Amino acid sequence: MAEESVQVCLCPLEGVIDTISKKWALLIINILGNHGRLRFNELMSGLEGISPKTLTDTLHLLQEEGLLRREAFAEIPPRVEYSLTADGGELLAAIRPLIRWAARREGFSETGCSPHCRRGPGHHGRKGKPVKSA
Amino acid sequence: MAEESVQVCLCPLEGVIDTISKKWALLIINILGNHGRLRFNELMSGLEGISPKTLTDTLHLLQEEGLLRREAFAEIPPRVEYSLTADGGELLAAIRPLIRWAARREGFSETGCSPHCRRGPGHHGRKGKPVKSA
DNA sequence: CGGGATCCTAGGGGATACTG
DNA sequence: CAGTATCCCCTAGGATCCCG
Repeated sequence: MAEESVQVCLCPLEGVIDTISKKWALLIINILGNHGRLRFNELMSGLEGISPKTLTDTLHLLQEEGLLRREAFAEIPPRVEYSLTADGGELLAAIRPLIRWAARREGFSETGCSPHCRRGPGHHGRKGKPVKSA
Repeated sequence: MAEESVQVCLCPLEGVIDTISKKWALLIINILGNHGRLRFNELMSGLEGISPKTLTDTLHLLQEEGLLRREAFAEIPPRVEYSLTADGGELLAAIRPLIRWAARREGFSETGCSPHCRRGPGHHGRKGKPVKSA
């Protein structure tokens, strides 16, 4: 097999796996890619279901990875904006094929649910992890 | 923002995230894609570091997802071979951009380490999670 | 050889309360 | 507003043993 291309080793993936494995990471990358710059609470509502701790945590991680940029303004009230770096944008582009593949598999129209479905109440609860409202 | 393409929602990703999040899933998909068909212990050595339970577990998951096929031969000694399904192959193709992106980021040559580096001693231990041999 | 059953652990992630 | 700190729970995943 593998006649369709060279054999690709997963070594490079090692570094990415723990990033994309971070349940919310891709969500953040994506929402940020779609909206440009967002503030903490905008992300909170956009992701709806994430806890502040987890958001902060993931945000820090992505920041360290150089995927997103954090800009704080010393104002009252405080304002902090997050946006993708070039790297983050490339990551977003890189996972698009994956999204399309997933979309085809699950019968999503993919472009038809942009505005409303970025919030996922039962996000990861598909297997047997009720969100709480269940 | 998002001028390069339509806004992509992550709904479809919900289903994929828990697959790609499975630390070893992509490794298995890839190794299987490169080697065609592999037996349990071949996977064990190829992944080197995975526990039989986890391998079995992940194998089952991927099987249920229809990404790989399991063929058991009633012989002595028993032989079981795993190979990608068409879907699995598509997934592999879908994550290639991701791999290339990761490879570029980390300075891998990506095609230069195929034969030897599919085993990762310190696979996920990059951040501070020594494998045990450390 | 393949892999199921069991046990155990680290830590990811949610909730809540509190602070700068 | 934008976090941080704390607590707790739960699941993924490693180790081990054993069976077909």
